[in-house]
Amino acid sequence: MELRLYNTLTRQKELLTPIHPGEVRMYHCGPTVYQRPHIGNYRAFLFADLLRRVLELAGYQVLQVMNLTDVGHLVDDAEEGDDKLEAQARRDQLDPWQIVERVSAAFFADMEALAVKPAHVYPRATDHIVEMVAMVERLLEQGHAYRVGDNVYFDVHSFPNYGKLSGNRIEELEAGARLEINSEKKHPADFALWKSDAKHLMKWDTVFGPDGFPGWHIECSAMARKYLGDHFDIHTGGEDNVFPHHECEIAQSESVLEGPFVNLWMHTKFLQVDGGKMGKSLGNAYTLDDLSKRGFSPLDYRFLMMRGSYRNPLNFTWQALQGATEARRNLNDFRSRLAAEAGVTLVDLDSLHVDSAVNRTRLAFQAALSDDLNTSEALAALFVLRNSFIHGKLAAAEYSAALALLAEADDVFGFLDPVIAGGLTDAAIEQLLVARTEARAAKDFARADAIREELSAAHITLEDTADGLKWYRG
RNA sequence: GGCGACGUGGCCGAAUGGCUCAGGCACGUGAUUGCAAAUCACGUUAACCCGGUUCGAUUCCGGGCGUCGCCUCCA
Repeated sequence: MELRLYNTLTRQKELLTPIHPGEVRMYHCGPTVYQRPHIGNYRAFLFADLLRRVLELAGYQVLQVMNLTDVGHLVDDAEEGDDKLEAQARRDQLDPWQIVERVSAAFFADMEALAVKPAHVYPRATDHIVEMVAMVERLLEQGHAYRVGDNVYFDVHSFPNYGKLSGNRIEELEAGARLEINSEKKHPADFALWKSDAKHLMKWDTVFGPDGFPGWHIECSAMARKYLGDHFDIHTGGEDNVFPHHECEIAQSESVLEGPFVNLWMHTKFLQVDGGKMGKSLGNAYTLDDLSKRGFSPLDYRFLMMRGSYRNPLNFTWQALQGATEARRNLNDFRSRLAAEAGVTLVDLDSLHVDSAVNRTRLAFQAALSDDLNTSEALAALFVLRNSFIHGKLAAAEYSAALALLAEADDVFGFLDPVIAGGLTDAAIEQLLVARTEARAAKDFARADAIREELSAAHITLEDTADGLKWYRG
């Protein structure tokens, strides 16, 4: 299974050829842990999870790193020295470190609820000050950076390729509407590697002075290098990261390394809400709790995210989420109905007859994912299989294989409900069904419904079909 | 001012220079029913606007309008 992935750097789909055969190493820009991430943030993290799962499906061994930014990024102008973490700390009258712990815990709980496979490392910026300082020192030695007092800046003119990721040109950045006035920088486009401010709460005593903290971009360069090596395969983030964050990472890292840094850059488009932007001030920066208040599970949201392309904006509406919920339920039911009839045969999907319906679905599924993670089309393939089952066009002999394929698909999508083990025995169920039939015959519908509720609570679904009563687990 | 993206039926959305625009949801009619739920059958609805290229454009090019991202931390 070969993968073709869209590279922001080259603006085209490229065949993935890992640096180390059989192994893919990747880095994802994670959350800034000053506030619980909203569903828009999770779009990017769900993408990272999807990518990892597809890579694993394709047989690669994956090393996945997602950072937690737990040190302040400046909110206003550099002079204010105010960062999001510290501002939040002031609002909550908490220590910034406490905020970090609280939000990180919420983040990991959300990720688990979303069925995200944990990355192999979640490094925190504040645990890697030493690595960052070393990198900044090296840039100074190389002449890529310069000091002004206790601050250190990267000299963008020292890196000829500055702008290659975003398409920005240094001259245009300078001519931009948002001029930096009164800066100590040599050039407005130069960016901070290390800053100092005695008023900062999170600060470190280093060779650059007693009150320093890292610049906005150096943390990812330093941590990626530590855990993934100098040159690795994939780096992802939201579209907002392209510039300046990833552009600056490239400048720093390729300067220090004097060689390549990342082969493939991938970026997710933003989630929109009701056709417009999402924002706290707009009141539509929903969290998973907001969804659950309306009766939706995190997996419903996960499913919704898989229905569109990560490279296109996705419009979140409650109606769309409702639609995703119903669709997900139908796929769950499909699995249950197959399970009720398939028996327990184990199927090796690799040995299916090439022309079998399940094998054709599998090929379509994999081909879609291989083409820059076309989840929409991959999902459609599963529904086509479901349709042929419903229309009686899927041979009973293929039920076990179909079930196995659904399991494989769910290894990638991860949105099906966990399979319930145990519960009522068949005999107990049959007994309840007899009681329900009697109640119905006696027009005691309240009792009949009560029995159905009881079965439903035990994850048994009933169908009064023309052929009689059917039931299945799920 | 500069860089980039998007605009498909009631909703969410793929693919695509012509062959039915996938799939899902919703909706309508019917079957089965307890004028319930679930299930099943059948069915309806499109491409922001204006030019251009082309035998032919939703798909390519240009312009307009709208939306989104970046140039300030941000998925």
